[in-house]
Amino acid sequence: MDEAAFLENYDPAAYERPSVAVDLILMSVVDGAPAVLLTRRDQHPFVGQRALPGGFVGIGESLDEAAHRILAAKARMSDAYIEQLYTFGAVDRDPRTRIISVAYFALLPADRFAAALKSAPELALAELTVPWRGETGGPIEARIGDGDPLHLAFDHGEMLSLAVRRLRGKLDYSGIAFALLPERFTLRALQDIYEAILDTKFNKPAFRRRMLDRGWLEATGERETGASFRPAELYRYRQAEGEQ
Amino acid sequence: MDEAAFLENYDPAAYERPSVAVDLILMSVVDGAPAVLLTRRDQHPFVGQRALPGGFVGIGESLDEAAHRILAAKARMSDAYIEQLYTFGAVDRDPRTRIISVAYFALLPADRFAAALKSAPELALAELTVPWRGETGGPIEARIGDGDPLHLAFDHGEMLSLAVRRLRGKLDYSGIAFALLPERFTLRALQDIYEAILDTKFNKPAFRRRMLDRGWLEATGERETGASFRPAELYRYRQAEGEQ
DNA sequence: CCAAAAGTGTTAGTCTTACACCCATGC
DNA sequence: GCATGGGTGTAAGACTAACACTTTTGG
Repeated sequence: MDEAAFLENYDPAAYERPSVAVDLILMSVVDGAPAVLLTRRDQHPFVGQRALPGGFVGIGESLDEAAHRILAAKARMSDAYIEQLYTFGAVDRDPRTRIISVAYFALLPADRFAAALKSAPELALAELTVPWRGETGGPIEARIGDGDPLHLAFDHGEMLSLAVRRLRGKLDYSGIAFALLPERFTLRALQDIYEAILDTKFNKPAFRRRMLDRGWLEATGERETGASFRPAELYRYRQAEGEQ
Repeated sequence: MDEAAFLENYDPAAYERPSVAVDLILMSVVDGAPAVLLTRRDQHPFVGQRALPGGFVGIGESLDEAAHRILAAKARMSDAYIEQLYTFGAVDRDPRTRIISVAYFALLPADRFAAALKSAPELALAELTVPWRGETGGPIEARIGDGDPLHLAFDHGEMLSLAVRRLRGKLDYSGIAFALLPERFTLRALQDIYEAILDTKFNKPAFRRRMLDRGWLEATGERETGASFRPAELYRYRQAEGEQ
């Protein structure tokens, strides 16, 4: 019996089906370091361990809709930059039953990150450190405050590592960095984002020119306030048309 | 009721679950053009239209295992470079029932592509053309022989476009191109792959040097045979350690 | 010896980086 | 006016591309 025929004659009720979930990697850059929001598990399995917020996909909603719903429910926020990351489908990734999980990552500016943390007390902020410099680094470490590196529930550590890798990879050619900044920002703030995520230092004039030459930035004419030195110009991200 | 509690108390049997499928984009470069293998649908919906080979994910197999099983069943081959692409989860993407599909792409050298085509007569080879040059191009066109552009079943056209974009994006920084070549190959063959996929021409000496400077290539000492001119050196891909 | 494609050396151009300096603001 | 970080000009360096040329094979 060939596969096409099999597919056609497939009776959905006749076979056991996996559950499908969505897990969110809520990321930001806080105080010069990449950070992620985690929940704590209060049930078996993995009781007490930290985990990514997540939930099941309803039969009547798309994956993207599920991700947005969970974002609203968990972090009390609508509209964030959100992007599908990868689908994790190992048979034993959840000890209870077969659950396939589609990981999404969401990027937030630090102020909205802080607001989410306030309105959702079950969430905790973990700082990320990337031990091995260079693109192809191994697993990253997440810690809350000055604590030890966390061991996340399920395969969530893997999800987190992949999210950081993807963020690093896309940072320089996509407009992804601007999702981590407020609507108006200084070039120094943009550079801080780059330096925090890639864990390198950039030359200021070179960075400045590289960014301006891309044509993605629009000067607002406004200036930063409250500094005891020369106030920096505020820029706005002008969405490039061919943005993926 | 909060989401964590919801997740814990979730009874898998209590809710309707979607089916999960895997679809394969089997790609190669044939006669200087990117190509893909397609099946023809012989049942509703989309009868007679071309579609990507695919199948359902069994309850006891991982997504990757399902992809390899389908690869073996459809294209009669084991071991190919295979990589998860994206998961498509629109509610109405399949008119019959809710099916979430995880798209994988597999890359094959032209000779094994031809072999698959012979041993699996239900497959057809479609050449791909990318109308809009430049990374962020729109939908790509697939055609069989000299025919009109095909309209693929379901959202398979979208999958195909995404696969081509990913292939283009990863070509130059990952070892992905070598999956499209036999184990030993000439630098000219490698350049042909690049030119076919990116739809550009490269300067021969510059390309040559750029590739050799990466350290991914290992000269075998052997030479091409059968040419009526100076035979080219055969190289082998030396897997970089930090390859993702 | 000729045609054809492999392979190499050198030069020119472009893009990125580094450094030095000037500018504007609060105290 | 001084400290501090924003912003600009110029020179040096690295990387990439283009061209001309040499080499090696079969006929």
